[in-house]
Amino acid sequence: MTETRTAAPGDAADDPSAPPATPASRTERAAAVTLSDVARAAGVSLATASRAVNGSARKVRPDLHDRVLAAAASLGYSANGPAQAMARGRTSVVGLVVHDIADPYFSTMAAGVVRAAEERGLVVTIGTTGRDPVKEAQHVAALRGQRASAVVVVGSRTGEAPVQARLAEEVAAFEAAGGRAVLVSQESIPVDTVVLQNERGAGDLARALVGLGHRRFAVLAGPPGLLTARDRLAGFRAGASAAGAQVQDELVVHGDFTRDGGHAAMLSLLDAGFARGCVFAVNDVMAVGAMAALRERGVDLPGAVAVAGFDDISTLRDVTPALTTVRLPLQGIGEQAVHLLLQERAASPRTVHVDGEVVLRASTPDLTTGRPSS
Amino acid sequence: MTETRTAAPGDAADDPSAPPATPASRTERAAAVTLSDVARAAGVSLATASRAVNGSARKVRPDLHDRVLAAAASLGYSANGPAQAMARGRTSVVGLVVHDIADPYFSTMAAGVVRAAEERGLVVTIGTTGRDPVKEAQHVAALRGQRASAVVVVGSRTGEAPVQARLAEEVAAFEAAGGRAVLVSQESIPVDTVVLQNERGAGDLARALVGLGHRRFAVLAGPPGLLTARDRLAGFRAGASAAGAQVQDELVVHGDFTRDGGHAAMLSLLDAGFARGCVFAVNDVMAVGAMAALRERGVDLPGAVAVAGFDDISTLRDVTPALTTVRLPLQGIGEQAVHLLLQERAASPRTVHVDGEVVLRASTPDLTTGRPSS
DNA sequence: ACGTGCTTGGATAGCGCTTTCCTGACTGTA
DNA sequence: TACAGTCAGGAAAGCGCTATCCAAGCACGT
Repeated sequence: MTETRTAAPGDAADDPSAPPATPASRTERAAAVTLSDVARAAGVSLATASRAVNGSARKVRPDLHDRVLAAAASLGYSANGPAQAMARGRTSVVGLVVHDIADPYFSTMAAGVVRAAEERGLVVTIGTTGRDPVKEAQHVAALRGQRASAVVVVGSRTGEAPVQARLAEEVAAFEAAGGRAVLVSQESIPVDTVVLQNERGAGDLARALVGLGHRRFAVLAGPPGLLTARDRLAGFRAGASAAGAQVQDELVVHGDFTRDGGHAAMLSLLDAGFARGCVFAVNDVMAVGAMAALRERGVDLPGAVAVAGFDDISTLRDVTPALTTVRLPLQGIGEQAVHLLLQERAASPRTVHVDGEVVLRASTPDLTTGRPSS
Repeated sequence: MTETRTAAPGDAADDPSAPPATPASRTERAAAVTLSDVARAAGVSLATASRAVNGSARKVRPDLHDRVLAAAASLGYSANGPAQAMARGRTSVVGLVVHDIADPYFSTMAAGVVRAAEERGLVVTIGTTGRDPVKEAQHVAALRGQRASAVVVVGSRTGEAPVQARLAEEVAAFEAAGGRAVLVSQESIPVDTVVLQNERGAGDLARALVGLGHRRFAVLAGPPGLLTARDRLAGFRAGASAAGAQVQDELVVHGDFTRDGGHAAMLSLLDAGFARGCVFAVNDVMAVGAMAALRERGVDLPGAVAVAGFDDISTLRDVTPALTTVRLPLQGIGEQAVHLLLQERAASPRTVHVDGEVVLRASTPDLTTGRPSS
């Protein structure tokens, strides 16, 4: 990256009819227009101006109402958010806490949250944990300080009791302060939750794969501590054995929940002598990493080794062979979370269950017919 | 999605007459502890408490300092953000405005912004426009109301003058109110900017492709209004002709800046009789859509038709054949934007130029040797 | 003619914090 | 001992807004 300065073009993109907020020069700071200014200009009291500019239960006579709005417009008034928040005792901020916003799993959910929130005039802030579960609690605490009206935590579910307890505490404090909290995929804390049916989805997938004639399964299982990964592994195991197949322990290898994690895990599986069968990676990005590893090693894909993932990340739908996976309505999950947020808190925590849907594609051929599935 | 309620122990959820029978915990709102509470508990004045809890130029005697901190901790004090913002006249919020947070181009940049911001204790809010350039200005206006300390707009660059002017106005108003603004890829507004060298990158790509022996080029050019797309097209054209090749007008087809847009554009190109040559899609997601279309039509890829993209989206690095593209350091761009934000406003706007780097992969074979490149 | 209700504008008390400004206690020096 | 010169704590003035309370105006009904 090279740094340069461009001279400010004598650019006067000014529209005289628009808010005359243009400053005298680049260095001066304009004193912001306050509601008092508007009230004075409109010749009404501060109270009336407030009632006119922002809604209120109280009515304002139409002519005054118009006068205030006109004054506000001509002065370029824009309400001071923090002041309103303070007077009202709450903001219109919803905090979103995720591991990594660059990860499509989270960014797709975030898109759902943002969409639903913007529709309702809410602002969403985003906090990332970099997969450090301790930071989740910290973010919730910070959001409490910000007097956010709501928070959605897309969960780590580490299973580490103290960490979990800390989060539970912060969430409780957040709600005690009058905020609403929703967790995604985090069943162990008594608060409104969107539960992803990871176990069931993985089970369905296993059964479907057995149905296609696959019998020998390996699993790229993600980090041992991550409950999401654990559930998917457990579900897959259960589904497989219910259908009469088994997942041998030595064919379960752990690795990061990332593309590179899947790549490395697949490599170690190959090094251990795995050469034929079906590999279930507990999420799509790992599956893609695994496919890359297979390709590098010249393994026939999907002939010798079939691959399946989980999530159905949309940017990954065009890999070849097309990836069999379990579709999760990620954007819808984000929207669901906001809907939950919007509802009054119930006496006991609500839970919304979200099912995954098995999508069979070419990466897992139908061995009963010999042709690729779907 | 199925909605269910988890039964609370001794559930009375469906008894309409039941008063809020839940014990203290879930229904009551705890009065937040304020700094006054802390001051009283520590036996100091409000002023001293403030100075101790949050930094200040003024010093506080060590023993008092500790006493205040201890009191704050034991009461579970957490500063009221809006109140601080109001007293200080400024929040620590940086607003990020993008088209679509689910798009990896934007989410990767967002990750950079968030990372850099969190490092410095800043909160980032995200606003999306859904590719409607008018909403950019609206978001900036809203952020001014929120008294955000900074805003970064990852630009549409529609080239529509009135829309542009409106954004310029809002940005000026934002800065006049004391905020800092940075635009990404938006050269026409006099404000600090991170400029992506789209034209140059596309030119370099074209030259490299000609170097590989490609001569017949088609371009999937994105929406006609989008300057980013236009620049890439123009750069590619210029680069090609500088290297002695041409891009014929009838082989330039426009389409959405998305996977499906690329897919549709490629299809129409094929329908128009294009069957051999090299296709440049102005971004990676379009390129992937194009590859899907080629595959569907049974075109030999990359034998008959080679494909190149732009951006080097990381989740797309594992498509087959591997996609030739121009790498943009997206996360770094986000970080750059924050660095720019952190600096004092200069007398004239700063510009940081970011270069793309051509990455040749298997989707554009080396025709001079017959082997795939890279 | 006189309440009685209703409506609607205005004055004003905070919301929780930062930040002057003031004051008393201390230092060091003559 | 006296006196400027520091230093740190405390009182209090807002920051811009909302919301509560009051009062004035009006339309009725008796």
